[in-house]
Amino acid sequence: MLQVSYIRENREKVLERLSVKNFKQPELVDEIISLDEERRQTQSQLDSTSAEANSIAKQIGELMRQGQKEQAEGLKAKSPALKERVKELGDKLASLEEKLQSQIVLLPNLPHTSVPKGVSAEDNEVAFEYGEKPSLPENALPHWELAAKYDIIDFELGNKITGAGFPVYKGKGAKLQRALINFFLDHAEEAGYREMQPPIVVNEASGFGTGQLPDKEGQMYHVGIDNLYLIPTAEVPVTNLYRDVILKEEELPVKNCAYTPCFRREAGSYGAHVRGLNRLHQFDKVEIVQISHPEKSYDILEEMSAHVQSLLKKLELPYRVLRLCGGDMSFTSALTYDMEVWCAAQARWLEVSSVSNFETFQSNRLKLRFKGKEGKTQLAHTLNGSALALPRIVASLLENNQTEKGIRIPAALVPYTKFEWID
RNA sequence: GGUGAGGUGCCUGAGAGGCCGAAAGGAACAGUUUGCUAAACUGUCGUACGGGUAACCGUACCGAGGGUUCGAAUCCCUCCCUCACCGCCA
Repeated sequence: MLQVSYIRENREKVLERLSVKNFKQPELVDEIISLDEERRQTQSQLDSTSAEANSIAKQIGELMRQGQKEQAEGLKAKSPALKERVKELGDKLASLEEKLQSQIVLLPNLPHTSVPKGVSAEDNEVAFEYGEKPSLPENALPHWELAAKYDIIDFELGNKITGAGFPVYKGKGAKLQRALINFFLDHAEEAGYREMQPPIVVNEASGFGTGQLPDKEGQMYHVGIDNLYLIPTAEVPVTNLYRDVILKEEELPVKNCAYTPCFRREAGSYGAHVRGLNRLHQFDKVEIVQISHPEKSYDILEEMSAHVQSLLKKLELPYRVLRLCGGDMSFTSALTYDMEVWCAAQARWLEVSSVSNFETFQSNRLKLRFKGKEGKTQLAHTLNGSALALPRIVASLLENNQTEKGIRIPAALVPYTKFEWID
């Protein structure tokens, strides 16, 4: 959520930035500005009317104490009109605030100046590419067939138990999952992140805090009976840990990480391109989250990006880094890097991480602030990234490392799997 | 699920219609003193919004929302949450 004061004072810039994000309702900006103007006027009127009412009440109290009953009664007569006016203005203010709020949450975050223009994934900028794409034998298989061949992931069983998009990992497949989670967590800890184990169902306020609600209601599984949501990413609980918190400046940056299952409804996406592990309703992910001083957040974004890349290098996976264009970026982000790994048998890039700086967009909703030495309280910046999401990593490991004698586990992972081959 | 108790500032905790944005203590921060540490002393010590270049002023907030009253942290109603005990249970 953008700050009204910022919009008010930077109208031109806001409009210009929104256009980079292909925002379709620029007229909202002016509506918000005029709504805010009316809101401020109304509040001024309300404040002075309340002040008058307060002062009369005080005088009455004073007169009563001195036993001057008649004078007190005289003053009381003034009260009803004021009271009515206070109520009127209060209602008006509340409705203006509500309207303002409902409009301002429709504005996406402003993209950073380095964000390329563009409307879709086609326009993303390849910032960096690393590693050799492996050349596979003629009879190479996509990962869903490899999974069946070695009996390590069972999509059919998942269908029976739950439905499509909920696979069952078996034997070395299950161990591989566990190994990757530990591998990612250990490296996050090494990079200074504190491991957390948050709840994986959250309340409405948390969904709002990180921006999933109200915009992306349909993306989450909703537990209606208790009005709770299954988390689509650990970002939600881990960032909301700091909702309504005022940190001390010297506590920054806050670095947390968490492994959680993630649940996404992914309504409307079916078909061949989402086969196998490519897109699931439940998957595992290790997330890294930072809360930063506004002046440091872009350095931190680079640091997080480097961390994610170091994991991919250790796993010996060819990858590329995309700088997302305005049109492809999420609603909440100011700058996002996507990391994609090469899946050799499918011959396509698959996103395994998304690292974003949200600047104050989330912290404004979360009321996540910090207080400097000078005593000034201001909004912190929040950032997060996947480090990493498992399914597509597994897909890529299976496809890229398939050989005559089985699937080779990269050396860095062997201490975690305790086996070198899936065969 | 049943019964009971309770939600006040960073924490503990007082306040029970006006003198309360809120005592007191602790924590924290700044300073004085001390050879260092500790102690002692002094001061600072909520947030948001509105107005003002600023000092500052106004308004709102004592779980949330309504109500009574000239006036509500305090009285009434509704809801939410927490804790304790019982039941069930990994």
